[in-house]
Amino acid sequence: MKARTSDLSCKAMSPHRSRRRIPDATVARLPIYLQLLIEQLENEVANISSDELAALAAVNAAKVRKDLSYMGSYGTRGVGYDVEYLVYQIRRELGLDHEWSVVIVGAGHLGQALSGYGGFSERGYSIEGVFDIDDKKIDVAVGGVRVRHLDELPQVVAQRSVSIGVIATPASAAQDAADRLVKSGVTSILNFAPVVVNVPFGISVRRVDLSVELQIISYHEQRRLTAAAQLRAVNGDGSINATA
Amino acid sequence: MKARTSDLSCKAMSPHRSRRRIPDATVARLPIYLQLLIEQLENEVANISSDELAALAAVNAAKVRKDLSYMGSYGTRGVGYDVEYLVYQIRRELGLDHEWSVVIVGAGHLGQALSGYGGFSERGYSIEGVFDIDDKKIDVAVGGVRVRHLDELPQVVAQRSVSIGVIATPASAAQDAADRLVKSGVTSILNFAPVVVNVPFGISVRRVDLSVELQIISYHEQRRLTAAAQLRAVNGDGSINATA
DNA sequence: CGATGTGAAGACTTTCACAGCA
DNA sequence: TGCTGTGAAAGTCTTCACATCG
Repeated sequence: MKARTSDLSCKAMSPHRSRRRIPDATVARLPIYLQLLIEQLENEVANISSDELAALAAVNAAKVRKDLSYMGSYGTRGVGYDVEYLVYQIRRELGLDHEWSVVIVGAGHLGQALSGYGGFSERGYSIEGVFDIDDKKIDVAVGGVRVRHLDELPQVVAQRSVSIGVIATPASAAQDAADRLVKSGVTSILNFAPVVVNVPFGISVRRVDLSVELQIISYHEQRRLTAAAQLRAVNGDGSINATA
Repeated sequence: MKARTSDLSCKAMSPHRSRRRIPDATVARLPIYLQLLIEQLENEVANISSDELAALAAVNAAKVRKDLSYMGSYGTRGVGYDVEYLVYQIRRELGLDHEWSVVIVGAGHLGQALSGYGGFSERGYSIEGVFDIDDKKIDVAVGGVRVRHLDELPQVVAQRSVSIGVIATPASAAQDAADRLVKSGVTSILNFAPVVVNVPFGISVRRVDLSVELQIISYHEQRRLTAAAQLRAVNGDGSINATA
């Protein structure tokens, strides 16, 4: 926010990535903008305003502009943003301008869903292996990938320079999966198991718990219901405001 | 924050839920505390301090205390929190003290993974149906639930008073799924499809995009790599600090 | 004129630090 | 004494509003 002196020189043709630290909240939105922009490209839309993009993403237009400005972005006043260039910039910022090798631990339903998930390969993630300890699951082809025994993990990680691992095991196996991933050399982990896994300093873990998401929803749903009930109880007037 | 006068009366036996609005950030953490606390109960741990819970959840202890205090919580100074009571309180706050009926639209890999996901039934979510439009998938039993045709959705939603719907379809089918859910009477939607779905005012949607999570990870991974590269380039000293 | 880029204000969240109670 | 509960400070994120520029 203060280091704004050498902007001009950077804009022209910066071979550097990540010129400044982008806020987490923005990083979490960039993939959404990216996806929407790619859809626009497919519809042959060449230019887009912050208002339009904001409407598509269901956010505030000022937020879009600020988010894009963190990348040292390149809109044209009075016109908007060049969709293709924006796509290029966001991809670069997110590191999607080269392929990422990914391994998945756990060949259950979730592991299968993930390995067959189109969104991954589309965005430059290449699934180099699906692993399990259950012999019944080994060698079965899952989403185009043969399931291997977990013992083969280190070998694959080293050979294909995998840096991202996905944990799709039951909770009970997650810590072991994490340990093995770390020992094999993976440095980032996406954890779908409903536990907190411990990793050494320097390894980053992101957790997505499907049931947590449902619980957040039911909290809001419950509030909605009690608000409605209160409205009925109090009486028909507007003294309590039942909004989303 | 100011309405703290009638606390005592409430604490004893409050039949009221949600005495005050809980910040979103806190709501997102309560399910995690809940899960950890349940694990503690299973290990026969009856009491826990904010420090201990914070360590388990990998967050700051003050945050834990503040989060719990929003529920008008009930710790004992010098001692800590009663685990069982905390579990009771969080469940109640999240609306997990009664069962929620849920329907899943989309019987692909993800729909199957979700319908078989143990975490749901454990936490009081009852999956009342899995729906698809693909005739090949209809009538197949998936995670203990028979897959039905999407046309049967309104009937099931009405009959089982379903208020939460999960979209596990491909992107192209998601808007239709959302429309049908809304028309059937569902008021909250958890959307796993990688699109923004439009819904009428008053319906709440929460989106979880698996590939967005990967993209956030690769952003951080990429920063890590370039930071390391810069370190090497500059030279071996500590002028640039490469942390996680 | 119309849309970007951005200071500044405001809202929300986290963290500190300590009073207060068991 | 030890740990909770919480004002207040610090930090982060969102939104406003408008100067600025194509």
